[in-house]
Amino acid sequence: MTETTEAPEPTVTPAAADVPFDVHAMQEKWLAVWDELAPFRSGRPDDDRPKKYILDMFPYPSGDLHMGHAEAYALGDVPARYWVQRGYNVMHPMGWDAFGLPAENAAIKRGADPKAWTYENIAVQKASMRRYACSFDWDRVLNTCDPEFYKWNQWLFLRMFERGLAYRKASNVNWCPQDLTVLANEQVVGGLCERCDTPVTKKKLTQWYFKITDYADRLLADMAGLEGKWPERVLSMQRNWIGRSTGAEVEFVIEGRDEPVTVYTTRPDTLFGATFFVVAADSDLAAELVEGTPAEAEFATYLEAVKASTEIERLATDREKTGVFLHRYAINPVNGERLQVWAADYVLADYGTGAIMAVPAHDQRDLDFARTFDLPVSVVVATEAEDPAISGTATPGDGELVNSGPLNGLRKGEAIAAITAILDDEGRGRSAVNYRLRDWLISRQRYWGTPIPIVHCPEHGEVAVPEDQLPLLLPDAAGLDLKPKGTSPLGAATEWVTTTCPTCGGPATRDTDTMDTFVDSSWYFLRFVSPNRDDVAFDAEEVRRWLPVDQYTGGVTHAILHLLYARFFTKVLHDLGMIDFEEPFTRLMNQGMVGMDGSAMSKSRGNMVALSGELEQHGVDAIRLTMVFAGPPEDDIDWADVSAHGSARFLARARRLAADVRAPLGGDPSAGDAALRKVIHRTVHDVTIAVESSRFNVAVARIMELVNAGRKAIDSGCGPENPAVREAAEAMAILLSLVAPYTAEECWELLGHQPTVALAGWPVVDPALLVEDTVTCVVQVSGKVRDRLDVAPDIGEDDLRALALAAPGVVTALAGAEIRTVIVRAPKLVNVVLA
RNA sequence: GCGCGAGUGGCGGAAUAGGCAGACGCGCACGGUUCAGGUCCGUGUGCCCGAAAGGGUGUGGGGGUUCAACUCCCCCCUCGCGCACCA
Repeated sequence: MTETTEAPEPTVTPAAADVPFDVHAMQEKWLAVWDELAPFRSGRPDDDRPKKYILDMFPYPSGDLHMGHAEAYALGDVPARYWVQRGYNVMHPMGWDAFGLPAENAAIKRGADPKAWTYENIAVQKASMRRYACSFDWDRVLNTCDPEFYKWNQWLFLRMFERGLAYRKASNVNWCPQDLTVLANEQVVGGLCERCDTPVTKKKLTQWYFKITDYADRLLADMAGLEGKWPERVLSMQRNWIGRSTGAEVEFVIEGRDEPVTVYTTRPDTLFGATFFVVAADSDLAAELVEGTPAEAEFATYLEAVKASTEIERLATDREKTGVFLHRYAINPVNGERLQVWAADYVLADYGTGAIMAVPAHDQRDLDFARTFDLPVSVVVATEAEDPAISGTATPGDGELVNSGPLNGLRKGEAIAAITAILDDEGRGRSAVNYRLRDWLISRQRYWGTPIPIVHCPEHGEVAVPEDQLPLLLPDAAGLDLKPKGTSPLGAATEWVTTTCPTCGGPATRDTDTMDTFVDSSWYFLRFVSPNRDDVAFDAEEVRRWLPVDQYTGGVTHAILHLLYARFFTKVLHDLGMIDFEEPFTRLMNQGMVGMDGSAMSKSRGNMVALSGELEQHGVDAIRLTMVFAGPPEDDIDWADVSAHGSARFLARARRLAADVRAPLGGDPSAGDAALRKVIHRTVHDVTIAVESSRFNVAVARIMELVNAGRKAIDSGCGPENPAVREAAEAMAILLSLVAPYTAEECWELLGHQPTVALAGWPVVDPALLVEDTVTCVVQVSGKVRDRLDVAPDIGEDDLRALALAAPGVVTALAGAEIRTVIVRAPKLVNVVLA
């Protein structure tokens, strides 16, 4: 960092305040200075200041920055700049989440090269961020589409492949029949394809997965440590998504089948009430069981219909139950009853074991099914409610077990323990845990992503690409048809696909899928510590220095997927011995969204507010200030409700305050006006607390009060020559630098200082100035304020009681009434309670 | 249906620990200043009664705890978000 050697002239330059103000000229002036000083380069290895890793979620380069970015980066900048002022070694890096669909769509629509399109947008966004005065360390930048980055996606994939954490399997995946492509869960919105609104169906495909389910328990358990540091709703959403449930596995013998079939249930206590048995229609088991039965034809028709049914239809809650009797029977292990085996689509193939015991009396879905197909209902838990067979309402609650052999008389909890023990003894069941979380499907049949570093050999199957051949580069897009056809465009790059087996040297083909872009963002925060290393994914020593991230800021849209995946990767890397922590983000803040006139901004609604226009009209600082002051950072902002003009007006006031100071630079502030000094130190104290507790809007309000106090002091108080006025303006400039860096810098210069105010250092609070000489004591009579007293802060209870009872307002209000008791909370409150 | 979060002036929002509700700002009203620079300054602004003094009332609704509740407890209503046939 450049230390300025030129001695500053200790003169104020009021002349600057006399030329017409041009916000854009001012911005240009300081941009050049900051480029030279590079104030936000994070400390080098020998820097022993305490560290802070402040991270903003990186953007997708789909065009220039918009209002949402402006909010996110204004908010992210506040803690980053604050900790710099506090003397911390702050790392605040930026990069681009640069792989993904929009680049391909641009290519398909306009014939652009995805790579060129992406890098052009990155350049545009980078220039805008610079102008927006983001305090990023421009020496730490990464693009996920750089081979230098995605090489390590491939390397990490291979580590996971070795451990069995990356694997291929065939399963039913979301399929868009219009776009002919697989969709990730997050691309299915309300059962429709996110891009073309076509109803999504299922298709059986062989795809790559990461075994995140192995980490389900740890992902759940470690959330305890995030309590209070992450937003509650994010934790709740993740818990929901992981969806842990406890129960038991029970083995059912199927007549005519050698192996028993295991079911999972959370209610083993109701086992005696099982009256039929259901397998998922689209499961292998259903196909196997129906074979050779009279139901074959009916089942085939049904399965056809199930597969064609859309996600939308499946999601309908009031849907009629459907299914086919398979003409097979299961034996209830506890009472030997023969249960009809049905195939139905209300049982999911990929949850539990894909088969259930149906207890219609105590499960609504089973009851609906039983009533549709006229199957028996047997009550085994006694409740007050009407018989479910008659009422049509199942009774899932607690009660006393009946008709349940050894369980009779027990309550639900006792019965679950008892039956689980019995089954365990007999080897026909055991307690079990299940998760709603599924393994992470990472295959994409897309061009613009990280190629999966696997070779398919007819002899040796899936073979890892040797490490020394990484990165496995994407082939050139030229000549490839990127339009979705259901298979990856890479398949058409014949030369690229054709290769030899690393094991035997025989002819083989490359895997043509690319990775989900969430793989990139699952570990990018580690790459920032050493973005230019080409021999390791990240420098272990540097990771020890910087990680975990102290403050992570981003949209709540990533509450589940990105954050869960990043947590998963962190645990995998921990288990690989590459890092020594298990949670990547110590604190998380979800900023709100910026809308207009009551709804989200969107092109189709025609209510887009162009960031560039706002910046042109009001200047960068006014927009940043508006974003920060609008409300709590987590809340949405309606641009129609806030006033960038008002922000600009405040900034002009702030600047004018600095310009009006007439006390010389370097004077002794302790000689200044005492009342104003108290306001200054109280303000710095309050702003400190507000910033550290992320109440940035309140911090701004306090700064405004300081400006008001300074103004009053100049116009009608101690006057502009008073040293306290200078102290106020200097403190204001530093506090303001977190939110309005240009104006702060301008004020700092007007006050005779050298740039940059960003490194001026946080003002030191004098605790003596926080102590008030007098405190306003509120005197209530029966809870109503009747008078106020100015009292010493250390006044005694008895003295205060006497003063209060003598106060005119109190005497009037009492009017001779009888006093029951007097509550005294010295020095702030007295409450005289009447009888 | 289940889970999470939130309801405060015309508007955005304040209120460390249960102790003056409405900080700060927007808007609005009235008055002033100005060689208009992104004008600036002053006063007022929850609602109702009143010329004023003053009084009443007031943080979604209802109950409770307390000398005292925006704040804590119970019930209800409304809105937002998430999950949703997960056995």
